[in-house]
Amino acid sequence: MIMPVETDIRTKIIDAARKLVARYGYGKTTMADLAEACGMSPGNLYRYFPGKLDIAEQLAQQAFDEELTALREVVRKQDLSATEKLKVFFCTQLHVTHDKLNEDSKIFEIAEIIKRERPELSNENLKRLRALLTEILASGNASGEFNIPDVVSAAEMIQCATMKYHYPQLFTKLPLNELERELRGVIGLILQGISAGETSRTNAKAVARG
Amino acid sequence: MIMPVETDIRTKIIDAARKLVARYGYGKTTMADLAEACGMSPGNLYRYFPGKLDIAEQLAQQAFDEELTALREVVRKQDLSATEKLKVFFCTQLHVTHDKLNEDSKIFEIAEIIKRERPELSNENLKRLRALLTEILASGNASGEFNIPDVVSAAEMIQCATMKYHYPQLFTKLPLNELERELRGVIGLILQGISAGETSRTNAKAVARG
DNA sequence: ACCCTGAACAATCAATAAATTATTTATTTA
DNA sequence: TAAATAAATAATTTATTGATTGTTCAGGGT
Repeated sequence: MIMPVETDIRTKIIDAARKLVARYGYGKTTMADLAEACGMSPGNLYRYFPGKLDIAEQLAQQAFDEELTALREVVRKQDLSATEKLKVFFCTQLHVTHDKLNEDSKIFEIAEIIKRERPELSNENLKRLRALLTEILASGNASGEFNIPDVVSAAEMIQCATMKYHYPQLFTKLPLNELERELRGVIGLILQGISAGETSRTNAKAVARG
Repeated sequence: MIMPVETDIRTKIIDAARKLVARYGYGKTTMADLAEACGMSPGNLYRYFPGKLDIAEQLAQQAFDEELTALREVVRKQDLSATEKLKVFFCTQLHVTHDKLNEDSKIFEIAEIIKRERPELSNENLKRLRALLTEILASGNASGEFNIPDVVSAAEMIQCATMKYHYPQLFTKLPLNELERELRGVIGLILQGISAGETSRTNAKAVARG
């Protein structure tokens, strides 16, 4: 079977799929619908993608890439301290996710399916986010803001601690501002620690003020 | 309608329900089954409970009370520092939950239903756990281990950060030891903070060692 | 009066049949 | 021969039906 890695027909299919999915949802868009939108027969789609799930995977990956790009911008910002970067990083993530949930909630149907059917991909993406997080931590070490012996492990733990704000299924009930309040609190907690001492006392006061 | 708050018939029903649910699951035990096990007619159950869901609620509450008792013991332990209490508190919680998941996974069917149908109860129980957590933090403040301006808000945030280890649906895929590794890391992170400074640097090293 | 039963009702669930849809293959077209 | 189609197949989904179950209630026994 011939399966070109990248071709304008493939992107045409993906673009059509995005529109259809946005309107009707993944479950309701059939391969026949998609083929018709592309001006071809259903069977011909299989010359460009192994199956429907692989089309969904492309859509999910593109959506995630957008998120990743937004977060990379935060990490690269020159005029932010590492502390500020960390806050902005997670708040951006929350907002991007939340916006996508409202604007086209259909993409989450896909996200859930991919998380279930292609878990490796989700884990891969989590790893990429963690890499950005690690960058922030390392830059904080370099600037003297942080003193983290193992930034890789620290990044993993921060990701665990903020997992609640990364999976929409977990927070659908709470309003965005409440979520953000919690998230800021958690980040604050991480930034300050709770152990007694000169530095953490200072940060603790800052967090207590809001 | 007569509805005695507490009577041995009620407890007899609950006990029978626990056995039936443990064996067949909540969905598969019918009110008829339960009535037969109690030597009465199905209709008569409604003299003691408003409905099936209220029986489930009792079972859930009893299971939760057991967890709460175990955790209260941790909090009351005299020979533990607040730092140690905090670690033991969450590890105990994880283990109790995980054990219950293996030993009679049927109780989680009930937990999920109650979380969906009676969310107030779940929130009430979260609040009770948080109260214990607040006790630990306050005792740490008193002993000089911690320096937390607002223990109530800190407890809320710690609860948020460890939410991943409280909902079995989220961690069913990971093995217990991996979960515990993550949880210990998160607690360590919270205990140390990542900001530079004398105290947090010390704790950071401790965490890095394991 | 109180406690309970058993039949009746309405809602829910499970099984099955029907229809739809993803995928494959044989065939056609250019 | 490359590229597409259209028909065939296999898998999934959706509707429909029948059975089960939660709940109520009019009465019967104590």
